[in-house]
Amino acid sequence: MVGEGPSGSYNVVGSEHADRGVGRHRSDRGWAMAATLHDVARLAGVSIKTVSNVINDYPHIRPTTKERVEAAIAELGYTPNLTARSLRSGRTGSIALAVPDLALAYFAELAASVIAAAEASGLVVTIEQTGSGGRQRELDLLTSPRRKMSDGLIFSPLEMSQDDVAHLNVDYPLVLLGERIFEGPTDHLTMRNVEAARAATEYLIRSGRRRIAIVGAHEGELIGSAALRLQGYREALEAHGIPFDGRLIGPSIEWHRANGARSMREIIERGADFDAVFALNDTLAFGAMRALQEAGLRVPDDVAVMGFDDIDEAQYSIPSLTTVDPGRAWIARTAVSTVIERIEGLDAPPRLLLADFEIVQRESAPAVAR
Amino acid sequence: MVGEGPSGSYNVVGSEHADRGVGRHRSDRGWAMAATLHDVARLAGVSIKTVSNVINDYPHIRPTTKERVEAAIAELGYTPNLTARSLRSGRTGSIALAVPDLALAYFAELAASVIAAAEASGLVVTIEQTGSGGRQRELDLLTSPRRKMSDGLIFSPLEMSQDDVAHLNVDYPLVLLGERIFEGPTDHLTMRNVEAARAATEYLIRSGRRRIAIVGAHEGELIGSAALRLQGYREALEAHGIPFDGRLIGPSIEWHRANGARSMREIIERGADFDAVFALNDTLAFGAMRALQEAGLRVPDDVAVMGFDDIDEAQYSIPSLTTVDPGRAWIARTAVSTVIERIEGLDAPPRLLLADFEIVQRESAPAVAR
DNA sequence: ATGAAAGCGCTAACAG
DNA sequence: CTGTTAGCGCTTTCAT
Repeated sequence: MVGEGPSGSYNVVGSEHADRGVGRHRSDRGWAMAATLHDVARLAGVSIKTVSNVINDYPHIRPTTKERVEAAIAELGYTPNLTARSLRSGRTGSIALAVPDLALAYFAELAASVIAAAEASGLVVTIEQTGSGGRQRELDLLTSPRRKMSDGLIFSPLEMSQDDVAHLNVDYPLVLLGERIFEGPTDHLTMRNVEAARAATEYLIRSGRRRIAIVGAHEGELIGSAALRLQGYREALEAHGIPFDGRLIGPSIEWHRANGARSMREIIERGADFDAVFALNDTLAFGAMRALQEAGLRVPDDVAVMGFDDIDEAQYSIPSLTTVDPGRAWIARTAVSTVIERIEGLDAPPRLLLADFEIVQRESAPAVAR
Repeated sequence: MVGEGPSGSYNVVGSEHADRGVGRHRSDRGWAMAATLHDVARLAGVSIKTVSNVINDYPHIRPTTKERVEAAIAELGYTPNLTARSLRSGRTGSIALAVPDLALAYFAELAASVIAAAEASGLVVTIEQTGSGGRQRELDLLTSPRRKMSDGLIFSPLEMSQDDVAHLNVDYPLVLLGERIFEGPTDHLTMRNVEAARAATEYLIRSGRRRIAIVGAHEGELIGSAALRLQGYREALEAHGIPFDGRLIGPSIEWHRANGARSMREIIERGADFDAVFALNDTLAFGAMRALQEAGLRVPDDVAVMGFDDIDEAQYSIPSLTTVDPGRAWIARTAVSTVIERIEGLDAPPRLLLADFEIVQRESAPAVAR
């Protein structure tokens, strides 16, 4: 482990490059310390400022000097210390994304898009999962010292409520996603939940279904995706003169596949009569389809199924899933550009930005009546 | 938009808290600058070191002093500047995870587990997607200045090959995942691809299938998951005296659902005779099941289907998917603890760590013969 | 038990 | 065109 290198100096941990003496120094622990601006300047025989100029493409540098510096950089394998640059500049070059759980397809796909969009702007993304930590976990996240390690936060809460609006008064750029809180002090991106759910329900009605079950309802809740989508559902029923029937409502706090299956089974076992299911998200819909199959009900012949989210999987399930595309890709792109605007100092009142939605017609719910 | 809050004060992005004079200073841009150790020290009437001592739970502090400092901290809403701490300590408190694409369920679930494990150790995770950037993109990632922004990297390459082993000689803690490169200079976590694929194939054979198609093969490739799993498949055939038949092999470089469906259709259209499919990952398997259904073939009655990965979805697909659990959860936990060991200076030869696998029996391939 | 001061690597203001 | 220097906010000897 400790041995003689080519030039007689120490070599520790795994094989390392030769230590050129004039070049890099080393730490007391294993890793060779990275070269600094200083090292480069010394090797190139110029001042540290000149090196900095070369690195930052400062225009007026004598070509020969520039070459010498670049040679030194290459020789030492110098890369700038971004931590130091951050401390100096006040920018970290990273943004944080806080979501409930990356194992949920919706958030994984959102994260993938956010990371891609951020990278196009030269930013990296650190991801935090609030998981099952509940409201307190979400509040803590907003004030964690970690916030200082990124320039801004894109936050999709699942537990906070309108009462927590004051907690959004933070001193860093914050973009809020979702439908837990409105009229807050920050930019807010959300989808048209009520309108989209209403359109989805009307789509089912127009295709000839009248007894439409719901999977994934949050009973007694007034805010959040579940409540808003349920409201859209009720509006559609009302507009078409179809009475609301509580026996068709399958509650489920969590929105995993298992919950969709369980919620669907409850409705079936209850003996309710229905010819369609509106699952409040795609994952629930897959679970519901599973339960329908187990009960010997065919999709879409006996029961049409409508989802919400248009996750990747919806096009490949069997049958493929008719669902609502709530504009996730647009939300990801816009969240990044919005938080960047704030990072760059945009001083404007908080904005509410609404994504467009679209019904994506597939096999689980054909547009035409049976 | 800009309006009166409940207490009659403005709610504007960029609005600032009262400036207490003795307290925090402010920047020239909108945001109020955070309080520093210095501010706290001044307000508490102590030195900066004392404040630092309080924050870091240094044992010997007079209780009254401690109280005064804590009061000042609370008053100013002070939180330590982690960037400065990083520069000083050489640790960022974050690790990076590089995967091909978070929208792929396997990597999303891996990332979720890695983030959870890292958090348990007080670390945050920044995620980079190498996407379709190819080999060069992966090489660049290893030397990017961004590496300095995290203490270590967990890297799952998809394009690099054994020839690139020298590129893994980096001067920061690196843990390699996957099966593209072996015998490298870093710790390496991987799954037992050959053994697991062999076991999966034998499972199908024991259940009475003899004509087993493959979906997702990488033709002519010698390394990587595809090649290793195909090798396991061939070993199993050989062990049971079943001849290898190239007409049963469906190639597909990418492993999305669409590729699985396309690859499966090709095998079907080729007129090949088969009674089982071993898809080289679960996502391919779902696509393949879709194509089978379109072709009027029933799973598992006509064709048994075996996947690989045991992603969450495998338990809820219709039919649910018999697959190989390659130990992803263990890999995530172990990757984090391994990179932490290296960050903390562990000086040991590179280790190769192998996860255990398990065949998870579900509906798409029952254990008993028809 | 607390204070003074150096310095992590970088950028930028100011000189020359 | 290039060099000098003062911090960014923190931790950490070394004094006291």
